Amino acid sequence: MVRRPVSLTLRNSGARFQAFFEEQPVYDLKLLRDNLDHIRTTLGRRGHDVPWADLRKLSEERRAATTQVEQLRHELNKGSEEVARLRRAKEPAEAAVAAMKQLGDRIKDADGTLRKVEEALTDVALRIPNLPHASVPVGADASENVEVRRWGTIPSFSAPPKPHWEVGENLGILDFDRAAKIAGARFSVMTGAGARLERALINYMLDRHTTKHGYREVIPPLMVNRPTMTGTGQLPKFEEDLFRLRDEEYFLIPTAEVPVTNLHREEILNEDGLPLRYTAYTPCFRREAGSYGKDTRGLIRLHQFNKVELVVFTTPDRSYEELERLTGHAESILQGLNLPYRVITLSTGDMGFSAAKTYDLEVWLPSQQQYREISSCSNFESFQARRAGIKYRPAGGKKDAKTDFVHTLNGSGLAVGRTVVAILENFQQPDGSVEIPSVLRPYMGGMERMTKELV
RNA sequence: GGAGAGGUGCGAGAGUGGACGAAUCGACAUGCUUGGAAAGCAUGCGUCCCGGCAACGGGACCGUGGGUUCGAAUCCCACCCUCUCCGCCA
Repeated sequence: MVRRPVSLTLRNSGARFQAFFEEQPVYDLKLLRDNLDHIRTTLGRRGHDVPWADLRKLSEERRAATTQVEQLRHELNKGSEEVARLRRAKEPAEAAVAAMKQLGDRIKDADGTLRKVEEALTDVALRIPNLPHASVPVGADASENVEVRRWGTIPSFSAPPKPHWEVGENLGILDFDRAAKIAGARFSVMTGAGARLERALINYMLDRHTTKHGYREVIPPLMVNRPTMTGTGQLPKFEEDLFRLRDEEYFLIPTAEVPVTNLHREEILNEDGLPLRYTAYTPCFRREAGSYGKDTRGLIRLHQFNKVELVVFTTPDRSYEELERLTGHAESILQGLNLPYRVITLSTGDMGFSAAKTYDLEVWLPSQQQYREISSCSNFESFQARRAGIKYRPAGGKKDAKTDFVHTLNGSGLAVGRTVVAILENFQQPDGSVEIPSVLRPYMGGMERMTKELV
């Protein structure tokens, strides 16, 4: 496909917000204030822990304090001009200077108040989840998710299928004991054909997304700063889910969504260049605090896992079309591998903090006799764009050329470790070997099946 | 890590205390001109906040934060980033 170069514009934001950004990102406080009731109603249960009364109070305080500071400054500006005029006219200016000096102190006070209010307001605002799209089923939790479609044939086995960790350990390609020794629980070691399978999957996914689906490949930093984590919504509310370095203010990324979406933080994109589609393979790091006892064995829930991510920046009018498309791109990987799966729409109660609408792809796991998440594809609408200051300038010739926030989307395409799980389980043979999906064989030196490896 | 230079609008680049939100050139947009284009001419062209239906009015922003001053892009301090050289390193 022909890719037009995208010229970028660094955003020169207002000083107050630029200053804030060192600690906290830009947030659209005006939008919030004007739509407080609407937001509260639409959020419903999703907004149960938002301090709405404080929010309203702080919004009004901010308005009042802003007006006051600006009036005082206006006086000061006029007064200073007067001083300059008097000096030029060689007239005495002492009185005016003294008055302005006093004014300056008042401004300092008023500005301090305003700053405190804005800081408090922003902190609350950043903890408000995104509004669900109208098409999202209202529900309390995962039990009210709605299945959209199924694909593939569920395999049948003559004997009960083994869980992937047994299959993998028997083959000698997964080693959880040594992983625990060198790191701890919720880590894995893959060896031999297992490691190669992981690498083959990464390459297969990246190749498909870059050559067939039009994504641009990115290798981003795996450690990022606080504004970046705030831009995509991980901070300030979910700091306990992240690994943080001790000596520097860096966090390990929980998904490539974070660095890739923030590629364009504080930028104004040209509409001509949209949609922008990126794909990135990265390891992902998650503390999994609060998931004790869940999926304690195997590759399902680890502190470190590999994922190929898809990220899209688009205009608001096209974002839902893009969500379908992106979900289809993730599905095409499962289809290529011939893994049975289903697509579900998450209900309002099961959706993540930043999402407006989410489709989960769930792959069939024979040992569990159920579908398990392998990809999550979301439209964030302008939620991340507002936090991260990502806008676009309408294409030339349009009458109303005001900039607007882009919509951001992302999806796993796919979680690599869980894909290994699905392959080991769905394609396990009675003799303990595992058949390799044909599309992966070129990536594995022609290997057709994995058999027991002696180490 | 050490030494030096530097960070201004979409880009280049001027600006060392007051008439600077910022010259000039380029890019871009609209219009005129043209068979069409180029060139030329004219006009326009930053972002954010507050108020306003709007027209518009006001405020802020020259890497970030703080300070000096009646007044800061301009002076002082700290930090961040970029570049050059040295050290170290894959």
